[in-house]
Amino acid sequence: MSKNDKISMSVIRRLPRYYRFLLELKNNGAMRVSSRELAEKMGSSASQIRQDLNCFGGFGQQGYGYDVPKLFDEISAILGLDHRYNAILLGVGNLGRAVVNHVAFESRGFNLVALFDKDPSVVGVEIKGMPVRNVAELGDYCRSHQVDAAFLCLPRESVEPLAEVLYGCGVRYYWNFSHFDLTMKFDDVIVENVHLNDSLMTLCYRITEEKYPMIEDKPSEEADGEN
Amino acid sequence: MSKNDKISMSVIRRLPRYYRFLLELKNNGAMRVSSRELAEKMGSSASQIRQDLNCFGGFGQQGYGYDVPKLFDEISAILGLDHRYNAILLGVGNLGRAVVNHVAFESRGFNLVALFDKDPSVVGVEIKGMPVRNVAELGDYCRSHQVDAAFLCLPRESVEPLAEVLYGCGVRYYWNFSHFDLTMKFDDVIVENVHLNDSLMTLCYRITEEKYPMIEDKPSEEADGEN
DNA sequence: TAGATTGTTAATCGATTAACAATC
DNA sequence: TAGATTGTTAATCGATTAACAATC
Repeated sequence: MSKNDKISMSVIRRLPRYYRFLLELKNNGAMRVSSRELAEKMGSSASQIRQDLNCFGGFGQQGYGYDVPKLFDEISAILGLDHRYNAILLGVGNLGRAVVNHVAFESRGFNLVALFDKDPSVVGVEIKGMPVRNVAELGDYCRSHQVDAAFLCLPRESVEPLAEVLYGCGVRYYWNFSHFDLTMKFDDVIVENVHLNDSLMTLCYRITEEKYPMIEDKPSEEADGEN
Repeated sequence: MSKNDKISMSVIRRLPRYYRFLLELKNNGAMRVSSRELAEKMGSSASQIRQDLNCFGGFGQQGYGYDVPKLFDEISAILGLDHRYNAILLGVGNLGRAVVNHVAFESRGFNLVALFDKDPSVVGVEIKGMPVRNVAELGDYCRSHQVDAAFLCLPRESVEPLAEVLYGCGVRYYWNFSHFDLTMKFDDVIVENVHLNDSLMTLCYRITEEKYPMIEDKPSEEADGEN
């Protein structure tokens, strides 16, 4: 793969994992790592690691491997974690609060600059030093501040009208926890979805598949093998 | 693909999406849908939908398409949503609370039967009608109740010792929100991971890639002086 | 230097798309 | 019946793995 080709989603989704394992190695004081060692740790293959990294550049050294702190910095830069995109969060219910308190925005490229909710009983409350604003002020806020991204922690039915406001104000990047499909409605947005229910259903499928396998036991064909 | 082959993860991860769109169609009173129509709605391809469904059986009818309520029921059955696997949740911090309150377990194949935390100030508190139990009782609880799955809403460093207790009690299915890699430690478990930080980093990468593209504009092949 | 390990090309494997005969 | 749409096979596309020359 040439360095100019578009990076595939498969590779992109592996980058945060490289980031995590390299951070751990770095914190443990490791100075070098080979693709073989890293693959072993991560449960992937050396070949894949070298292919992935070489999408972005030749970060290693023949006969030596990769310099851990250097590679960590490279991955951080590739991910763009040195940026501080301004983000607002909509919906400070249980999920929104968990996101505010649980996610490490600052080290993941984002500044969380404002919170919004429609529930009057929560408007004005401070969370992590930020007042919850009335969602009625959303448009005003976005027009008077630089807002790059929106984190949507809303019930599905609330998303569409608010997304229209956001889109109208030029917000193009979304972290979406609802099942409303923003890409179907707006064709020039970047949306990262987190679908907890889908994830849980996948677990249910995999459990069921293991506990109650649907083998239709095709008995022939198999018998005439040898060893 | 024969009905006996192992279903690929790509297909499995699309099943919850089929479930959602079919539920919506059903709720809107639609009786039939063709693969072409469904593909349009979902932003996928008719061919893929037919391929996916035919991993599990021939649910359609030539010249007609698919019966919506019937196909919905089939997908539900394939996902195993009619099961009621007993699940316990560990860690009722912000994230744990969000999961308890936000996720529709009952319609996704699970019964949430107990909550655990180590923080004495939260032990005893009721959440959704369930008392938070002391994590010290975890082993006792698991040995005296049928526990199929554990939802791990814990900080990374708390996972390993508790996972050992759970595994020792025969718990093999995990919904894991931490970055501790359970599959590296236990080789016969089924783990579904939700990595919020990874998801956010992926968004950061995609924003950065769009705003600051790294086109190296290779103007002439090897006009390259060495360095 | 000799051994190690990368960067990169080639081979394989798997997933998606296209095509079309079967059939409702 | 004729038109529509599936189920399924074949063709294409993309991703992973293997191999090895380059080189530290």
